[in-house]
Amino acid sequence: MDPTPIPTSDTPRKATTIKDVARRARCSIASVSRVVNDSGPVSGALRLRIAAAVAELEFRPSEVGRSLVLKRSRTIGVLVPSVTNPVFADCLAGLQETARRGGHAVLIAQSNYEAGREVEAIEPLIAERPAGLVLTVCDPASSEARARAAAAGIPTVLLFNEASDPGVALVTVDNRGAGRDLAAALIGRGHRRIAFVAGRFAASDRARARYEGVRDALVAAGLPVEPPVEADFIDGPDRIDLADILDRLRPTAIVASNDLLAIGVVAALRRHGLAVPDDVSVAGFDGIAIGGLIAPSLATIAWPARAMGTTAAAMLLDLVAGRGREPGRTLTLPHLFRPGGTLADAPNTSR
Amino acid sequence: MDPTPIPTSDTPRKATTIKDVARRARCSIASVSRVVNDSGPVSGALRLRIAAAVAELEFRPSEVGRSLVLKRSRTIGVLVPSVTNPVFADCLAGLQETARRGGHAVLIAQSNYEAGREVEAIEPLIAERPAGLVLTVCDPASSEARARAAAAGIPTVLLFNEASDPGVALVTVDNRGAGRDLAAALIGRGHRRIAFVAGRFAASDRARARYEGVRDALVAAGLPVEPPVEADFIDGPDRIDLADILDRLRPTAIVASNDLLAIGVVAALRRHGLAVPDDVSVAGFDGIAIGGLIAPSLATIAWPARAMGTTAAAMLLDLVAGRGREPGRTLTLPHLFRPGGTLADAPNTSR
DNA sequence: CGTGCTGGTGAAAACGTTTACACCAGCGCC
DNA sequence: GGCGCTGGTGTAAACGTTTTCACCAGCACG
Repeated sequence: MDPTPIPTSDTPRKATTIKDVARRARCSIASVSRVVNDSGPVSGALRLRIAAAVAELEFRPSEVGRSLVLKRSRTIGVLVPSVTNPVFADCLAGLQETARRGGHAVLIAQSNYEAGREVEAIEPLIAERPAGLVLTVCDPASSEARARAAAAGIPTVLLFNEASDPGVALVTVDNRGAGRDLAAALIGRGHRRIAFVAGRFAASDRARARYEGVRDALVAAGLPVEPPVEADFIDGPDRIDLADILDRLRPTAIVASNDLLAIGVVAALRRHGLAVPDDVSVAGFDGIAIGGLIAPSLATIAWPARAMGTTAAAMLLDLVAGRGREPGRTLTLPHLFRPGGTLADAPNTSR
Repeated sequence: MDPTPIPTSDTPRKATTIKDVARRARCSIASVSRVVNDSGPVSGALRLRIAAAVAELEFRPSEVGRSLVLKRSRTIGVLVPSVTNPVFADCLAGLQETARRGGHAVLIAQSNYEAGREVEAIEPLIAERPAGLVLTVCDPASSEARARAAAAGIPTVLLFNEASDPGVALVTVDNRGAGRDLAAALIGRGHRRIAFVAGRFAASDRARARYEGVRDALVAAGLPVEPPVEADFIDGPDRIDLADILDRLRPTAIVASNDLLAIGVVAALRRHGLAVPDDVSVAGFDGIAIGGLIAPSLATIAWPARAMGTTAAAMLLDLVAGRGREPGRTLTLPHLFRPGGTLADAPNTSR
C-alpha cells in the first residue's frame, strides 16, 4: 500500500537492461533471456539467482530491443474514423482490453471520415512496425491505407467495413440487411415517405450499404425512393439542416445513418417545430448506450460494438500467431432492431 | 487515383532498410540517414541520388531502430479511466491529433476507474519506452502508476487530476470551483435539498473535488449537506438506484459527478415516475456534446475537453523536447456553466 | 570404455537506426 | 607553400534484445 516515493525532479535515469541483470546474477544475458521468456533450459539455482536480480533491479525488458530483433513489435495499430463516435469508442475499448490481455499495446489513429487522411494517419502506425492492424476505412476496395499495410506485409483485419474482395480478414455486420430491417419496421408502422440522412456519405461504405438496405425495402414496398441527404454531423451536430428534405418530401420518418446523427436529427426536427415521434419518427444504427437513456429513447439497429472490438483483436492475434485459420475470414456479427420512443405509427394512418 | 494493387496473399515480405537505400544510391548508410533526417551536410548530387532511391524503394525508416538508438520512441502513452466516456474520448481525439502533428504516435490504456488496474494498464506502455505519458489517475498523490513512470524517468503530464504536489506538469480544471458554481446556480433557482451522485467516488479525485465544491456552496448558504451517493454507472447506467436518496432527502435537485452519469440519473428519475425538471432538476459536469442535443438539454459545467487533450499533448511535447519551461507547470483551463432544460426553479418556490 | 545424448551455459551475431570520429579534398590566408 | 578550416563522405560503435551455435559435463547404453 505504501506508494513508492515519487521523485519530483525528472531525473532521466537510465532503465536497467538485461546486461545489468546478467552482471548481478553472474551469468550471461542469454540465460537471463531464457528465464524472462521461459525459453530454453536453466538450472534451478541460476534461475533463482536471475529471478532475484530481476526483482531487485526491477528489470522490465525493453519492447524496443525485442521488437528490433523479432522484426515486429507487440503492438497493434487501430485506425477508426473518430474515437469520439461512441460506437468506435466502444470498439476501441474492447479491442484495447483484449489486446492487453494478449500482451499487446494499442496504437490509435483517426481518419476523421476522410479517405485522404487515412494514409497520413496510418503511416506513423506502420513506422512502428506493429504486429498487426485493425482498420475501418472509407472504402476498402480503393483504400490506399490498406494497400500500404499490405505492402508492408502487416496482417490486417478490417472492422465494420463491407466485404470487398476475398482473402480479407473482416469483422463486420450486415449493414444492408440492417437497413432493410429498419425500413421494414418503419413501413410496418405505416410510414410511406421515408428519408435517409447520412453523414459523410462518400466516406462510409457502411452508410452506403445501410442506405441500399433501406432502398431495398422501399422498392419492395413500392414506395418512393429519395436520394440520401448529406448532413455534416462531424463539426457541429447542432447545425444539421433538414429544411430542404422536409419541404420536398415531407417525410413521416427519417432514417439516420448512425445514432449520433439520429440524435442530431431529432434535435434539428425540434428546431423546426416538429415533434418526435408524433410528427416525424426517427431511427438510427449502432445502438449506442446513450440512445436508451434519453427521452424519447432512440429506435435503432443495435450491434455488439464492444464485442466487435474484442473479436477483431482476437482474430488479429490469431493471425499474428500464425493460428490464422482460413486467411480470408469474414465474421458477421448479428444485429437487432431495438424499438424506441422515437418511432411511432405514421400520423394519419390507421394501421 | 489508381490504387496500389492489394496482394491478397499475406506475403511477409521484408521492409526495405536503410542499407537497401545506401546500396541503391551507392553510398554509406550515414549519408542516407543524413538526408532522411536532414542532419549534416550532403552534396547536391548525392542528395538527389538518395532521394530517388528512397522514393523508388519506398523507404520508411523503422521507428524501432530509431527508438533503440535514441533510447526513446516517438510515441506517447495515454492512460484514461475509459475511452467510452465522451469527455475522455474528446480529450483523446485532440491529444492524438496534436501528437500526430508533432510526429508522435499514441498508445492507449484504460484503468476502468480502478486504481488497482492502473499499474497493469501502464506497464505495457512503459515497456514501449515512450517519449512521454499523459495520465488521468484515480489519486495522483498515491498513484503507483505515476511512481512507475517517474522511476522509469519518463516525462509525464497529468490530465484532469487535482493538483497534488508541486513539480508536476498538469492540465486540469477547477473542479472544486466548478462544483461551487453549479451549486450556486441551483441555489439561485430556489433549490434547498440538493443531492450529489457520484460514480466511483473513491476512484476519482475529480468527483471528490466537485463534491467539495458543491458542499462549499451548500454550507455557505446554510443548507443541509448530504454525503455523496455512489451509483455505478460503468457497467449498466440503466441500473442506477436512487430509491434510497429520494426517500431520505426528497431532493429537488441532483448534481451528478459527470454528464454521462447525469443522463443516467435523469433516466432513473423517470423510472421513479418523477419529471425532470418539474419534480427534480439535474445537472452534471463535462459539457459533453450530446447533452446539448437531448431533450431536455442537460445543464452542466462545460470545459474544453478536446482542447485539454491538445494542450496536454503540446505540453508533453515541449517537455520532451527540453523546451519544458518551468518543469512543474499547472495549466487550469476555464469552465463555464451551461444552462439547460434539466434545470428549473425548485417546485413550490416563488423566486 | 567409447559413443551419443541431454541439460546447462556462454559467446557472438543479428536486427535498423544514429552519430562520433576519421579521413580527404579543396580553399583561403599568412 | 604550409596551415588550418570546412564540406563531404565513410567506418564503426552503440542501443537492448533473441537466438544460433558451440562447448562441456554428466550419464545411459552398448
